[in-house]
Amino acid sequence: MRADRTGPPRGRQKEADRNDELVLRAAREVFAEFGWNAPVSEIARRAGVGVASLYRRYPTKEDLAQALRVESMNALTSQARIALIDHPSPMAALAAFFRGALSSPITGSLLALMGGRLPATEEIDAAEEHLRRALDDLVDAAHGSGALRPDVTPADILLLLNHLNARLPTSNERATELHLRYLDLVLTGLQNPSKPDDRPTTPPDWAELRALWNAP
Amino acid sequence: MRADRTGPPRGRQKEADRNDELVLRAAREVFAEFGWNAPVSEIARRAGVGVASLYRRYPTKEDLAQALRVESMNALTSQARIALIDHPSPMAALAAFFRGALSSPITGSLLALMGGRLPATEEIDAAEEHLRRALDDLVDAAHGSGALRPDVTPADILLLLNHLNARLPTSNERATELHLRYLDLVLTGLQNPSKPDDRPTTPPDWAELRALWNAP
Amino acid sequence: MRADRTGPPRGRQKEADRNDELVLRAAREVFAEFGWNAPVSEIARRAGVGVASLYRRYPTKEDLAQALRVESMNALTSQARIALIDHPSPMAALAAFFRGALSSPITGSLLALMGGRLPATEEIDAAEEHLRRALDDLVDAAHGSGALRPDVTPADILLLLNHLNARLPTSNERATELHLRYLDLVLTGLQNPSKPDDRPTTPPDWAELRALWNAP
Amino acid sequence: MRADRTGPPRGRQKEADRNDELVLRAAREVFAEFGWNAPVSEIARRAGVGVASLYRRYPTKEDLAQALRVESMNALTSQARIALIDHPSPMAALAAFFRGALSSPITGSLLALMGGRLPATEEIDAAEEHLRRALDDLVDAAHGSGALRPDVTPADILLLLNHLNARLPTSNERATELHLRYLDLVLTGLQNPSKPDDRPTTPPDWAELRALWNAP
DNA sequence: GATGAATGAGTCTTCATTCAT
DNA sequence: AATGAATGAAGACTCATTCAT
Repeated sequence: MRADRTGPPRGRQKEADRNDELVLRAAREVFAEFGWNAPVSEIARRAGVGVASLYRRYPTKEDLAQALRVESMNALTSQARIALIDHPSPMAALAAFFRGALSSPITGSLLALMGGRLPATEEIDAAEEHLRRALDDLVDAAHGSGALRPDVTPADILLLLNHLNARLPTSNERATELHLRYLDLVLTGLQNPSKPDDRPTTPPDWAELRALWNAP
Repeated sequence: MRADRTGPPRGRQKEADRNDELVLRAAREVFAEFGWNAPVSEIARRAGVGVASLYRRYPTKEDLAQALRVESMNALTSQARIALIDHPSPMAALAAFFRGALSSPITGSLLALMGGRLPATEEIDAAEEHLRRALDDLVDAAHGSGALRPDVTPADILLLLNHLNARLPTSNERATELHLRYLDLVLTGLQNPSKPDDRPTTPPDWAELRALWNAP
Repeated sequence: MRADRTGPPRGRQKEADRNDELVLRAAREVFAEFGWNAPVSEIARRAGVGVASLYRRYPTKEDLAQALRVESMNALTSQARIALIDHPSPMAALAAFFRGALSSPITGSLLALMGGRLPATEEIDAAEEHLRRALDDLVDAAHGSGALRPDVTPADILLLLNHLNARLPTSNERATELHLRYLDLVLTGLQNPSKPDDRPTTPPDWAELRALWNAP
Repeated sequence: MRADRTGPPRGRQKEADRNDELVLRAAREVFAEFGWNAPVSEIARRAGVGVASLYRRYPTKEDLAQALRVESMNALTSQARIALIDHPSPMAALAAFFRGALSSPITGSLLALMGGRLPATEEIDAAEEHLRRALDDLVDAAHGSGALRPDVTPADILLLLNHLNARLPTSNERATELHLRYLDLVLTGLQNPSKPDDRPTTPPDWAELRALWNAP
């Protein structure tokens, strides 16, 4: 039974926190490289811990991946909120949100984990709810300003992010640069003059997105 | 020792071709479902042949994957050539090329195989050379018509295709619809009015693309 | 597609059958030594096959154990039937059944597998049904002859067999001798003069036995 | 350096004794459930202590198991002595000894530990010596009274106990009831009329029993 | 003296590849 | 030429034991 503490964790606890940090960072790296088939032993190796330490914290490989997913979703939520606050123009906020998401190693690895078809846990559901609200606000504001195409939905934003963030075989600075290059193409449009036309299909809504990303 | 033939394949040869066809189709399916870790035995099962027959034709799993890659690249090449012939406007040809590539199951699975980081073989090099030329022609024509942003390179086209084609957790008709939706977004531009600005990074060239997609 | 054959299996098939035999024998040995924690690799080693060959035939360790269980139960069934046929006196048949069961390496290992608490499969259910009927017949006959204590049930027979067969740390010829020694004690009675008295508890029936030996 | 004490343990020492008690009880439970593969961490958890505390007291898992063995043997010894004192008839004493041994959770778990094939330590040897003498006395008395079959040895008693105590997949009150049921069958004899006949094998002696239960 | 996080060896299972028929 | 059984290497996960606090 540990006495409550008011100060920051110290000693053993501090080391455990540090290790957790290292494990998550390593997991991101290795999942980014190997996809879902990332060997757990490799993650442990890069984190500088034994496999068993990793398994004590995350009882299964899936638990580890879900933790990354939650962390990514929470980071996206924060970035969406911050972008809306920092930028007077909602469209600029949207652009900043994309740029931030593609540049951050935390949010950037979201895609790799989708491939695993992990089931939605309670924690995931909660994180998703928050993310959903933040993107709703962001997109609503952009629509309100009249700068965003009327048919774009908040779910579009996540799928576009997914696509822009498509895993390149290598993930280094150049990969991020390229991601940003295509973000720019998307934002600006490939053609010089653009005119709105019929969308080829109905936009996805949150329900479809959930069904798409979560195993039954 | 097989005698040269002038007519179409018949009898055993015809059956062998048919089997090869089945194997490639099955391989595409299974790679799409399982990614690089697709079990070879599952491919053989779906093709309705024994594993050993598959291994006779493709000595390693990598050889099989490379065959798919070559097939995909050749299909892309054809589609680029045909698009250029079919459409008077080069920009329309480019759009048609994208649409075709995203809609075809053969070219659509190109991405999944990139994750394996396969080395460039001679056959790959040859196929790539042809694809490169076709895309050069396509992009040159588009530039010539003044409809394409001046800084877009042929390599951009492939990378954009890669991104647009990013694997969604499920691959069904709806996935293709979504892919086309974002193609449209890319082609039209997310914002209504667009003005050219500085690109955030220099465009990739063929050499970089090769280095990116091929293992050393 | 293999053509139907009327003769005995030959060649590859014969070898596969032989291997299956070897695997089951080895599994019996190793389960007897290590209990449920018998390493699968050790079973494969003793059978002289690779682990994967074993796993091809029995997809999980549990499947292998269940196969042993079924084999044991079927052997017991045969032994009960044969004993009843071979011996004019039902009580002699019962004694012969016990002796045979304790002496045979196949039926002798039934106990070790119970410790694993394996679930009842359809195959197990069927085998159990047959065994149950055979023991019902055996015990009914013994009761009919008046030689068996009236309160003894067929389920008692299996539980007594279980106890008589209790795993000794070593399993060799001497172990079997000892098992038979205590069988004799059980059959004859520990005391010279015996008089029936109240049973300390109600006898088990088949339902209880099933609940006892099968996981829910 | 602990000072000698004459009074009962108090304070810290009392608490340590209490913890030791809890650990042994938990160990019994967990060994009964999991057999030799009982996780040490689970034992510690049920005892409400940290693993390291357990390891301070018992340096290896084997040491812990041996402690249980010694405790069981000592309990058996006491029960044999007490039975002989409490019952005027030696045969009644023997029956009472069996009943007590099968009913007590301490002696009842002896068997589970045999499966581990633990080596004989000095402590084990000493405990065994005492147990042996007690059983010799018990059996000698029974033989003296003429009520026990002449060929029954003290080693038989332990082996019979082992068999009667064979682990059923579940260990609850009903399991004990069944154990006692078969004890009764053994004591009374399965057949109504009994006549002595030739034993099928020579009886075991202490040396054989030791060789059987102890690893080399 | 007590705690629980950390570790590496060991176990079950899968899969690319080979070989005898 | 085609088949499918056999194999060993590799990956997820567990657990006895140690160590720093």
